[in-house]
Amino acid sequence: MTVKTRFAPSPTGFLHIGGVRTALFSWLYARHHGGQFVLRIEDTDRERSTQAAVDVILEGLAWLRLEHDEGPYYQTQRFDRYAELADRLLREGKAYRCYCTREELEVRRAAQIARGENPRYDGRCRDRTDVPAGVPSVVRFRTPDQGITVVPDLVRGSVEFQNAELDDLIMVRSDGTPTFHFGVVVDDGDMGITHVIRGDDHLNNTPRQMHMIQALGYPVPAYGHLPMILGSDGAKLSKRHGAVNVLEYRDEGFLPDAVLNYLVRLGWSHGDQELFSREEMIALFDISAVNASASRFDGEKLKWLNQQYLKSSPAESLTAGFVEQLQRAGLEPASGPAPVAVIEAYRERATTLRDLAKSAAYLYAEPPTIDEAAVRKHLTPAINAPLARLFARLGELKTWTRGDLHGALEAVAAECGIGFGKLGQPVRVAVTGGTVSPPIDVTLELLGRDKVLERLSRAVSLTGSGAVA
RNA sequence: GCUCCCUUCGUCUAGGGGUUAGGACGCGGCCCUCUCAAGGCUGAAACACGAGUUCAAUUCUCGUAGGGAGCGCCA
Repeated sequence: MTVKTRFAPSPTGFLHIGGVRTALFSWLYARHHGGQFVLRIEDTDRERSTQAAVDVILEGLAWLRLEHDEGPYYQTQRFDRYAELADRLLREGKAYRCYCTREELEVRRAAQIARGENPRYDGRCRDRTDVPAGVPSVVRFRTPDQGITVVPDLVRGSVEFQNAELDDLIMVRSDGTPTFHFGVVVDDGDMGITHVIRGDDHLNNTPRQMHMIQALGYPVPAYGHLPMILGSDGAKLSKRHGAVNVLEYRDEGFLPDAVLNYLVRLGWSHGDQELFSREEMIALFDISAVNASASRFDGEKLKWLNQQYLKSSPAESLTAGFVEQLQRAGLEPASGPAPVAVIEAYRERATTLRDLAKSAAYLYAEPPTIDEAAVRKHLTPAINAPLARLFARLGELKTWTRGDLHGALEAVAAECGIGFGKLGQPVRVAVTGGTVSPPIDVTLELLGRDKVLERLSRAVSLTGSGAVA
């Protein structure tokens, strides 16, 4: 049997980190077993579903390269099929029409809670034979009310439910549209889904869905309910902590593989291994190794992972994202050194592409942003002479490589009787405007002769304008 | 309230009847060093609680507590 999994988001909001993790595990399971991965848009709630949300979900999955083999299917395009099967269940007596109004249901629910019962539909219309005129009806599924249902779960073993605790789910609303529960089972059956991997918020729905699947005559799929991802404060993921659109991670300069690597380690592990390439994830992923407890989202570890990927990815693969970040920062990529060279110099000093662009801004901006405190501390009259000497020496340089530059700096420091660092830091402030940059020779090489000499001469006049005789 | 699920360092996790309870992020220290990083070494840091089973429980069982989910004509 070929494995077939699916990711079935509802387009009522953006794709957040929890949804991505569900998609990732479904995708990994399919890929690991050489199976198929289906994308299905569950848009039966026409009130809340939007095309914009669909677009954002598609864009997010595409960015992460969680590519599907089938779909996207849209439930709103399958309404005829749901109606057909609902009719069949009605004819077979496996479903029935319910004429209870929302108001009546609400009153009974409140009473049940008051009595300490699990609030659920009381089956009032189960055996009703009359058809009240002019009263709208929904279609309910007749769930067995005796015995127990065992959900065999790939993540947490067998979970038992007393059928008496289960009520009769609405399959078709009074306006004729199918509900999520009905759409899910029909689609999973029609699409031949073999493994349903989803969040454990669906665990309680599973026994009732299993009954419907059996009534419909489909084979029951295997289930794997994944633990939730909580916010960093342990509360449910919300817009306040972590449940942001996954595309925001892209916009902040995170790499898709780093995001995936972070998420795959939430609830799953393979010994002590922390870094997994896509290929390794696929080869090693094993749903029986997924643990059952919820985990918290930790942005610090994501940053660390992103830096690991920044350090190890081919620089060429990072240029597009880096250039985009420069542009977002209002900088002109063509006004500075080649992106690849900047990435090589900065990749181990940045956690995101955004940080990288920010740190390298002085290479593209003219004049660079100046850290006044650094200038006061390092560009003092005492450094005037060494800077002037360096300016002269660099002006004579025939070639402009980090080796040449290092030699020039060492020579000037020696001539002035000061340590390399005593010269390096003022030079750094002079050419970058701040106190932090890659090794000074690399920094000078990157900035280029013209800008270095120009900024150095400015520093020479600045330091010479003071108390120097 | 009812049903279901979960519980190892702050966080992500490994482990599993007898271990100095391992790794990673973060945090502290040292080394390296022209700054910042990166890197190396190193330190602090955990089996929720109570019974039971057992020669022996962090590991198995049951409770308790805490957390989560579900209980919609939402998905």
